[in-house]
Amino acid sequence: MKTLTSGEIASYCDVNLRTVIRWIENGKLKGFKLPGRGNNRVLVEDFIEFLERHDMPIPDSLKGDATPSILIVDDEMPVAKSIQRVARRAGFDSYIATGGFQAGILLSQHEPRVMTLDLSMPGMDGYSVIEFTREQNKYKELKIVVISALDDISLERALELGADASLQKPFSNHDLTMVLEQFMSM
Amino acid sequence: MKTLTSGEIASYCDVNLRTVIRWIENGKLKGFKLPGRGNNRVLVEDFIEFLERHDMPIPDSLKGDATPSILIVDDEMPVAKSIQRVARRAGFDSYIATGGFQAGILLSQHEPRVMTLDLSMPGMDGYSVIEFTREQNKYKELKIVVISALDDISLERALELGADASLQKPFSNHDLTMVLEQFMSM
DNA sequence: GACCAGAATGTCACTATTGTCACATTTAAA
DNA sequence: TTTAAATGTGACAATAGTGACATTCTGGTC
Repeated sequence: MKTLTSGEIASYCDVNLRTVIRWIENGKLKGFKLPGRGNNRVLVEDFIEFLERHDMPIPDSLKGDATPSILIVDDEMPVAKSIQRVARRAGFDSYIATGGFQAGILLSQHEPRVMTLDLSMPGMDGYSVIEFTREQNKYKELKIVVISALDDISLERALELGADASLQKPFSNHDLTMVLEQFMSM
Repeated sequence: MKTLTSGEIASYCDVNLRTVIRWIENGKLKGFKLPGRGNNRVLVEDFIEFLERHDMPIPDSLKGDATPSILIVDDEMPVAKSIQRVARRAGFDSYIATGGFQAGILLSQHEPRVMTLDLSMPGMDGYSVIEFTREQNKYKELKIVVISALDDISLERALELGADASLQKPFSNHDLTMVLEQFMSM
């Protein structure tokens, strides 16, 4: 639960501290006071909502996680590692899940910006993962990149269910890098 | 009777540890000192009362404790529903996951106190779920109740891996209720 | 364009609160 | 038991809140 002080907001908005305090007092900006003398604190999410409401620019440092990450879902560790290498070379943090349960936990914990998903994992239906994820409002921003050795028709179906991109195995590092960079910069 | 350390409160309020100690010393926040050197402890309920008194936001993780829940992992919906009925009759909230991915997400989102886990789910290795969960510090408080039609040896193995109780199918509602009540009251 | 009222924002000095740092000590984990 | 992580403390630095008042902005009018 990250919060900002009135001073931090003042410098973000390039405005006087006095003014920020007035915004909070007027109810224009939602905040709360510490018990001491009533120093103000504002939840980051409330501040972002405030910025959006007034069409003010949102500083990069506030946008989502400081370091958007990638979740790699693949039961074959060597493959996963190779994807991770490509991701790292492109400058992105990543996590590996070798099973559905792990994937769910890591997704929920890290809220990555992109998830690469192997469709043909034994004992795990990639399609239902896509479906379930797409049903959840919380992950509507998540980009799903399907990776599979299956035929075009299977990949098509994945896209229909809500995947954002597909790569057929074997894929070139270049293609993967392109896709990751595209989604990670959105 | 759950308590919080000054450090935990500091991070909840996004405030310096020093400040929290001052609040306690000033009597603004009710707390007590351990015999050692006087490390501070605050009852969760006192902390919540403090937050409310100052119109400060209450972290989700504290609200959660108010209504501990149960996560039911079973691919057969009828079975899951029947477990849910037993849970509800005992007065507990519960969530159902019919796959590993779903289970991971629900576990992470709701942080239930108890998870019932069907060992013999097609395409999902219950053992690895237990192992993975036990490796994570975050879920060390989670009680895992293994439910399975498998033989005693399999259940034994689950217990060795870190499950807290096991029930052999078919189980009696009474036994399940006993187990749930025991763990939910801890 | 000049003028004006009213509102919003900035400035300043002063005080209270909060943060920082180094170090001793306790707790919790391995 | 040994080790690493948290916590408490005191002194001091940095930051935030307040009130009164100056300054700038805004929109409307002539």
